[in-house]
Amino acid sequence: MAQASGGVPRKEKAGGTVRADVAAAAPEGGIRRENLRRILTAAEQVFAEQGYGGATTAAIALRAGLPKANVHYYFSTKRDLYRAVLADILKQWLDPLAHVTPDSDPAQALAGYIRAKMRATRDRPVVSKVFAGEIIHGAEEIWGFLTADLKSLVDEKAAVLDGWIAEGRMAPVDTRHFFFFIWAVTQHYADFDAQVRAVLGRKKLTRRDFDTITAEVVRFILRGAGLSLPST
Amino acid sequence: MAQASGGVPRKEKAGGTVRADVAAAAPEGGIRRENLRRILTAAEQVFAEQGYGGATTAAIALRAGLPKANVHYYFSTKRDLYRAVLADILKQWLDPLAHVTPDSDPAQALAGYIRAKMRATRDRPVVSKVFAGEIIHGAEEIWGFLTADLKSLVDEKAAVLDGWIAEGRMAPVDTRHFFFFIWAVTQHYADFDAQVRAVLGRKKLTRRDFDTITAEVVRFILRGAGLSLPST
DNA sequence: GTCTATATGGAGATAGAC
DNA sequence: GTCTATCTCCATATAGAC
Repeated sequence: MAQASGGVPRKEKAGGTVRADVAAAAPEGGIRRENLRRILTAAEQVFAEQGYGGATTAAIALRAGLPKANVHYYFSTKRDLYRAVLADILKQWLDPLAHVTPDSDPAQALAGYIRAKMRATRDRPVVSKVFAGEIIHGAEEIWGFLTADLKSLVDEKAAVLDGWIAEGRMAPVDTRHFFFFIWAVTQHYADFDAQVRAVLGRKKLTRRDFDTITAEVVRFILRGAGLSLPST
Repeated sequence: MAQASGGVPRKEKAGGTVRADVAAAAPEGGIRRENLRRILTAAEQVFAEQGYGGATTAAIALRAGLPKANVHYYFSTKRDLYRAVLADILKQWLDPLAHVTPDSDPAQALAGYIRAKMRATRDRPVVSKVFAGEIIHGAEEIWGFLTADLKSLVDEKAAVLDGWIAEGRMAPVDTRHFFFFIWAVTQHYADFDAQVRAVLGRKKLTRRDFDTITAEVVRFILRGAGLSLPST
């Protein structure tokens, strides 16, 4: 672990558990709540840019506009803060899948899901990067979330797609892997944006770029599932 | 930067350049070459697991079975070692695209490329993870490679696909993004294997799993390009 | 609740005997 | 070329005045 040094945490407990919602507990408008939000937002960015090991509490404090000791007042260890950031992220991770229900039109529902994912990619790329880093490095901290919450949601939604397939409403694909494909492609534009920009020779991807890309992604994935949208 | 401490490198030059091939320079069978290989292999694994910031030279030395000072003998700084690992990786990164040439059959050529990528994913997942980490965190170290080597290769191969499209041999897709899709999906199974295993409820993906997944990936991507393989 | 000043100990890096 | 012993610095975390 980079975790360079530090007086105390000789051995960090590898939790597997992530507590929810630190910030929401504080009273609205209070200074505590405000500071928690500032710290969490700053931490999210720094963890995304530097990775857990590369991030320093000093950098987080600086970006939050608070003295370093203040960060430790709210989160006693760097790992605690990291867990809080992850908890924050997981809350929003499952939401977009709500679109997918048995009675919806396959192409419309999946397109809606993909668009929601691409919107998240565009608006909050750092979230995706922190999540990606955590998984790449073994997902110890969110293992419980992956094996319980995420797995059961995927099982449920895969069953919906299996129903569509049985009814001949989409091509026969392995539905769980199909979700992997969707995640892989959509999150690629957040996590690997540097590569995308380098290959396209673009300094920055604009909103318009994202609209174009989203349309291309939707078309590609739907075609992969034997679907297409009515051309409007 | 995690880079915790360390007596010397107060400020790390952000290179953008990656020197090639440290190990190959040494004479075959020599102890130098042997040690370089051990260190590079160990470093690759540790960087993949812990990230650059989280990796320590002590951990790398331990895994290489050498004293820490010996690592510094071959690579004066941790960043130097990291660059060498990246250089090692980049060498193999472009190879699989060789399959894609104007006169080949689109479905066969692309399937070959995808299979090669999936094989790399299966056999050397750590390579993919180090590469992913580098890009997620801004790709400073390999920016030159991305904007020069990778970009021109993609431009070249995209032109091949554009030719196929013009001849009506595959569906009209944005060919550069099509490569992004391929990379996203194939590398997903290396980089996000923890998530894949968690959702599938599998402790480990076997060779057989990989064969199945590869077939599914090939089918999906080809269908997305309006192609299919002759069922054998 | 806030923040300056400080402790603590580990991380990268080196000297120098072998 | 190798490796033990050691140096230096800085990142985490805390004490304690405000």
